[in-house]
Amino acid sequence: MNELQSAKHPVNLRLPDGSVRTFDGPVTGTTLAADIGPGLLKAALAIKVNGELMDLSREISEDSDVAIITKRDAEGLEIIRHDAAHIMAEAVQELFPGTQVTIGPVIEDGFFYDFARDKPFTEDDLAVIEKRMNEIVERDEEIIREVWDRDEAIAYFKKIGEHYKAELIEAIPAGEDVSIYKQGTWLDLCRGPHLPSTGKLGNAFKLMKVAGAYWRGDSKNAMLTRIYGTAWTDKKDLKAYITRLEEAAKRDHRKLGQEMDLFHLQPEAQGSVFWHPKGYIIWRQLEAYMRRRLDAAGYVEVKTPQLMDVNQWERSGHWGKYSENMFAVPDEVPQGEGDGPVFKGDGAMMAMKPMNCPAHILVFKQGIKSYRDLPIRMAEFGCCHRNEPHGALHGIMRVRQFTQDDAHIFCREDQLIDEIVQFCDLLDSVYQDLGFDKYEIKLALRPEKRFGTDAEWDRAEQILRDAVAKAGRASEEYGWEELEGEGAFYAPKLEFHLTDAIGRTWQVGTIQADTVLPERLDASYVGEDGAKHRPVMLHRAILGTFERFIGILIEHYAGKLPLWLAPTQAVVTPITSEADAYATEVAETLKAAGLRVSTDLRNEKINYKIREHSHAKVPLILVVGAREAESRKVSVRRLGSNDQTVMDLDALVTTVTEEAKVPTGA
RNA sequence: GCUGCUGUAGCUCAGGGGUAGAGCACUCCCUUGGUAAGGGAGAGGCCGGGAGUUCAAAUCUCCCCAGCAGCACCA
Repeated sequence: MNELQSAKHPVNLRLPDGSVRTFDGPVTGTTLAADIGPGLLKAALAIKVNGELMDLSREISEDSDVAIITKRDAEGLEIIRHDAAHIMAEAVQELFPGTQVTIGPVIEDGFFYDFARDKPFTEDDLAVIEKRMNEIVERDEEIIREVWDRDEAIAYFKKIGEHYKAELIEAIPAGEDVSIYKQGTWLDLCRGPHLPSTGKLGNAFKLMKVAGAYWRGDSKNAMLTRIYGTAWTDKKDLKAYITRLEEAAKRDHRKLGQEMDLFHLQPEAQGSVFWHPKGYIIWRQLEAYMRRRLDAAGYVEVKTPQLMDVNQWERSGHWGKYSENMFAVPDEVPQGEGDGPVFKGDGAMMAMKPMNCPAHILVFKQGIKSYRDLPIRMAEFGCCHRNEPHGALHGIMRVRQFTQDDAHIFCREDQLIDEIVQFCDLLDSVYQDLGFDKYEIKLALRPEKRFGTDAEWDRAEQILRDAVAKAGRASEEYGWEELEGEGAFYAPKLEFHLTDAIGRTWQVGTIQADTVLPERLDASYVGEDGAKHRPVMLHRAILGTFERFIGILIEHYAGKLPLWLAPTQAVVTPITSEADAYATEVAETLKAAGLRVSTDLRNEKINYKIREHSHAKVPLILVVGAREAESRKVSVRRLGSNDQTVMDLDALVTTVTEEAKVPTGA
């Protein structure tokens, strides 16, 4: 096939255990695997040569470090998923002629393939495609790699009507060869590597859902039809994955929010939350907690207007860069009976704030600030409105009205690093208090649409880098990484991503170093030299928004909130109505100690009541009967536990009050 | 905003051109029961909204609206 084959010198291959096998000449991975043993030959999926993954059929003609990849290796699983995507594409093209293939990558837990077809696929098609995939696995088609000339490949794919593929190959530099993989009569452009044959895929795969997706991820392009699948090395893993999805669904804040009577949403206020009394207790607890932490960290709190004249937003730059996401109303007074409300007029326009920053600068600008006043850490639990695309709305996690734990730190440039480090420490401590012990930090760099000069961005980005390093968090442990083009239009930002109880990540906290807005809105302070200087402004949030953060808390704890956040901390319920009076007394005693307690005196069996309050995720169920009433004790049953302990009422008050204490970051 | 799916009782869902169904929840009655569903009776619906086809529409068609899953968006 090529000159490698004719090379006739011995080839030494070193295996991961350090042993070396010598061959007379070039050798394929298959031969090597067979040489080691028939078991490995059967299990072999691919080979790693000097760190590079290759097909088993590729010849190795030089001395190399090699490792046979099986399904036990992470790379093996990736190859399996990649082949699952190819086999799905083959099945689709057999079943639905005229469908064009585009791209089909491996993703977390599975794969997808995007197809171009006049009529999008529906969920009903999945079973049929899956069946055909199984047949292709049965056929055990050999997967063969070929190297084609780029231009020939383009011509070929154009000829068979695969215009998207042709476009993909056109992106490959002229003169380069491309690799093509054939299985049966089907073929695809692909970098590889792939399994030796389709039979190696096994049957631990499942097609999950169909969805639309834009060609090349751009909403200006055609919408393709995407099929998502999952694939594993064996049925057991597949089942575990399905179980994991089911467990995640059980934590869904929308479901728990309804079951626990925390909030609701309805079309008349699309994207805005109706907080019910129980849900709002969580909010109030969280807000009170944050307020204490901010007070202790030297912040001052303000409250600024919901509506401001559009000209103010023009000055800040929001109107130019962000107006499509802003709600605006004409500032016009109705002229007489039946004339209001006015929707259209030539008068001034007012806009709902989508952010708090401009108003905070206006507060800062009142009076003359001295360098001695800095830093000023100005906090607001600011309620903002953003007109989000309808398709983006999601429960209480992505809404159109939300309240941020927002603050802006006005400081001198020489104070920046210290302020950022202090912020990192505060944020770390808040996350700990709220039950999250792992989070990642990313640096979002300048976006295309932005204000300010490159020099300003260089400086701002470097300050964030330096600060995170100084805070000791620019490490792998914190998933440190820099993201191109992800920054805000006025500043680069550090993003803090929480990891929840089941390993999902949520971007919540942020801090942004901004020199642009103070400039645009002309904020200044008097320096030591008596001259005017620009302050730098740090935009920062720890929770992000209350709506989203409470959603995350619900999912993280699966509704079983820690005692200090739980809407109802305890329910007291008697075994029979004989103990009603004592149950009421217990409840009153706990309430007097500052706890959120209710009684359940209904004429129901104790089993029934336990079940109901367990479902409602009440942390403590306090059962009292004649025995407890007699001895002034309480039978305590904790959520999630099947047994109970009997305690003296006095001891219970002490224990529970202690346990319900709001954390202080200590 | 785009693609697909869904919308029936407070909740979870069945039904499918000819008088609207179940379980749970709710109300009342019986039951006083020691740690995750005791029994009975009752009440509850413009079948998301609008238009069309039809003797007849919850059911078929079209248009809206909302929800869900992705995509795009998340300054």
